[in-house]
Amino acid sequence: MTHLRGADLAQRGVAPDCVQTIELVRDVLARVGDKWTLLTITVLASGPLRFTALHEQVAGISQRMLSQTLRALTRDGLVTRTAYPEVPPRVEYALTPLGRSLSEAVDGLVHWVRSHQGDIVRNRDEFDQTPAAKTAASPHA
Amino acid sequence: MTHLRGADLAQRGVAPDCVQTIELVRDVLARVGDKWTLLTITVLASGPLRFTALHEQVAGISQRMLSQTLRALTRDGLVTRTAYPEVPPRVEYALTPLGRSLSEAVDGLVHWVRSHQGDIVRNRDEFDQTPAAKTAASPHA
DNA sequence: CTGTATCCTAGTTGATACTG
DNA sequence: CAGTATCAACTAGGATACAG
Repeated sequence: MTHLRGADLAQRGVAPDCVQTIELVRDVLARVGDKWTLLTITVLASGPLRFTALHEQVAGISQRMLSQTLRALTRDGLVTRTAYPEVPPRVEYALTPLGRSLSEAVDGLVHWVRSHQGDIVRNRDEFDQTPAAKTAASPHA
Repeated sequence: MTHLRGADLAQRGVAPDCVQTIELVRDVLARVGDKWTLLTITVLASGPLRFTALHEQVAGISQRMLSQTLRALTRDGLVTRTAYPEVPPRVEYALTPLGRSLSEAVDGLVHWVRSHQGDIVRNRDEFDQTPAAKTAASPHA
């Protein structure tokens, strides 16, 4: 994430507490909205999985990104990582209660998107097929 | 967004309809989670504003990014752009009903973050202050 | 098996300057 | 005022090779 640090907001005179919250909100939102997190969480929602299984089920992810995504989720306490001291190694990832809770909160947004995806697609098409017309202006008097 | 196009999922044999939905969900999530959209929507939630006003109220955003963010939101039908044919030009941006609706859906997530931010911060601290211990392994038998 | 290290490219952002 | 154009960082992501 390239996201601005609190300093940017702070220097505008915003209260520190509020800054921290805004920052964290965006941080979480950004993580959920990033390229792989949502898919990973969704896949994990059906049950614990080991690294390789995740690598297969999260379509198209690279080892690098999977590892990175899982570490971020683990760090936030959304996912547990359990390594069994065997050889070859076995590591299982699972959603924590907090992770499941987030997953449910995200579901709200997912449902919103589902129920409004028609509108969005329509709006985009309309917008894209208006090359000349540009944005109309209607003087309100 | 660098996000993968449907092809990546499709080539794994996922149903086209589902792919499109997943893609759009992540697309919307990514937009909401990006560096500026959430702030912009939040600011617009209190009422219509013109370009310069937004530029001032969305702390730290550049003209380029503001313009870009607003166009994306307008394209999706989340924001209206009204240009008054005056000189100097005046352009007002406002949330559409769809935009407000999204804003409310996002609020759910925002509240989740607010009520769990303590946990998250705690988890991060704990994770970061465990340099040696690494992830513990508990053989279950 | 489960990662990490390295390299490389493509996309994203910010600063700056300029236009209608 | 409300943007767009251009350029220079910067970053994220994939591929590959390697390690524990």
